[in-house]
Amino acid sequence: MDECNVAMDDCMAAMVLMSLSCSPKSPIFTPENGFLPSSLPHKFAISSQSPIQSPGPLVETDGVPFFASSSAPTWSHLDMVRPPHEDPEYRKYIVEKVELLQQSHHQQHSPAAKGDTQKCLISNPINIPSTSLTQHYARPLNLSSSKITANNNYNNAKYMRSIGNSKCGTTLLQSPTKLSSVSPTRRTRGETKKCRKMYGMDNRDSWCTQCKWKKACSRFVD
DNA sequence: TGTGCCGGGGC
DNA sequence: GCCCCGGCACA
Ligand SMILES: [Zn+2]
Repeated sequence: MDECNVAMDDCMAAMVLMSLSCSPKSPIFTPENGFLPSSLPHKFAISSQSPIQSPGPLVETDGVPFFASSSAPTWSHLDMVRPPHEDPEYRKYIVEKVELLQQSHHQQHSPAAKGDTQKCLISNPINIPSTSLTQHYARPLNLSSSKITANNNYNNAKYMRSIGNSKCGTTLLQSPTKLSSVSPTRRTRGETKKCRKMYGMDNRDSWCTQCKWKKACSRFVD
């Protein structure tokens, strides 16, 4: 039953992550409360809220694109930044949340509660948004309770994808009903327009570096 | 069918 | 590291 508990813990962690993997639209990510790094100029927030309608080269004031700071040979590394989720505060918050959940989980050790959890797990196939999964495989969270390391996730990526849809790192909860066919290792398409759509193929220069490289957009984060 | 991006490869 | 692109999944 220890294995089961471990799996459950992983699931709990995943569920917490899921619940926390809210988009920047979520209140906790408003620029006002400072979740966005203060180094992020207002331009960023503004541009993401009121998308630049006019195509054409992205004109930056004083010739500095988006992330104003000292000079750099290329802005690529700045484009790599994934602001909100990288925040140490955010990570701390997640860890605390998970620990809290685990405590409460261990407290309710009554069979009834357990049954409920199981029922929930089975009847409600854990639908971890692939975004959160991939985001966290890209960012090692190192939760004390989670045995899923970033490396494991990365190495399992191909295997997981080949299998298709084994959620929560365990296949214990196989259900006759078909699980979501969304690949767990690939992020789902967000609804936010990315540079490509925003500026068009014509203005590829205006895209963020990541988009230019066909990587996950760093300017319009989901 | 267009978009987003992973994975892989060249430099 | 930077840069490009094949090819896949998804909307
Ligand atoms: Zn972009």
